[in-house]
Amino acid sequence: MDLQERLNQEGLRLTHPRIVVMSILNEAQVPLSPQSIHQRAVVGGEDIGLVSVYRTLDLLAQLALVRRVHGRDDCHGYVLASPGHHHHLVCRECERAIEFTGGDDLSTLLQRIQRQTGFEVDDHLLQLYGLCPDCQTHQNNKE
Amino acid sequence: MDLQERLNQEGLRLTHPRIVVMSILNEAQVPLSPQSIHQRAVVGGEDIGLVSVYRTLDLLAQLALVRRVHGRDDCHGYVLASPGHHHHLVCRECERAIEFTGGDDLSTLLQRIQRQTGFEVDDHLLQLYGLCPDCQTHQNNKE
DNA sequence: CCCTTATTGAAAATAATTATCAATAAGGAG
DNA sequence: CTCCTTATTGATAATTATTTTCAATAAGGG
Repeated sequence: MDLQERLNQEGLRLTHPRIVVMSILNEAQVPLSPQSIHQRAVVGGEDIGLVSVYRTLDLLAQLALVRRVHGRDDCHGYVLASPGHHHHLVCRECERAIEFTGGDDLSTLLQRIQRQTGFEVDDHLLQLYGLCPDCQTHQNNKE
Repeated sequence: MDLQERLNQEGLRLTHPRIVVMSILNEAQVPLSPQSIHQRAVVGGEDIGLVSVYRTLDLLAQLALVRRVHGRDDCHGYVLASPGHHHHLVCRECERAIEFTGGDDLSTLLQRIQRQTGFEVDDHLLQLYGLCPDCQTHQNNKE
């Protein structure tokens, strides 16, 4: 966890709430809302303020240590982001989110769209939804 | 506009607020929030309730006549959706949103991810951000 | 160990969304 | 065209989410 360095670089401090938020996200397999992060902190005996959770998430998002993930219906949650550009694949049963990289197919697609539309594309958001291997087998058991 | 038929099919009624919301979305080039839709309605002399806007959007989204679009920072707005599966390309200057289709590149990508992760992927969200042709030239003029 | 100042947390202010329910109006039946 | 049924509306209130404010705290360099 290079959080320490990343913060110091910017003249920022490694504070208790920031550590707590990071470690909660680190353990979570699932995108979490500010509220649920706060709740987990409290349950875990870490009495940090909800407001700090909001602030910390904003900060971490700016530092690209954390990323917003959109649900299909409900709105965004936050997950830890490993360095580089990633996308997320979210299980519609257990909510588990895993990262993947776009690869060549996506580059080709982007180039095609740029050519076709004349837009200068500089960012993108790609999220997949489906069933993870575990939930697939559980599903079969039910039937 | 096959709205009439679509509604009747489901035993739903073609009401004033629904017409207003549809026509506002129809004219907009930009994803609109419930609030801004309501505001445009009021400005246009159509005095519909904000609550009905929310309800109408939910309904239209279910009927797939309307789609949620996510901004990079702020959260979602709604745009009219033509039938079929589409994605949106949003200009970061003027907010204009245009549709495009994923095509083969995306299918290839999806298949690769399914193979690599074992997930059964059944839906996806893809949005591109950039500068539309108009805003590119305006940008150049400034410099 | 002290000092500076970034950061916190509590509370209040704002904004966004959802629930409630009597009043209204869509549209089929006659 | 008018009546009747019932889906739908809109005003208000309730709930939930987010942002602002500001005095008190604590990180971390000197």
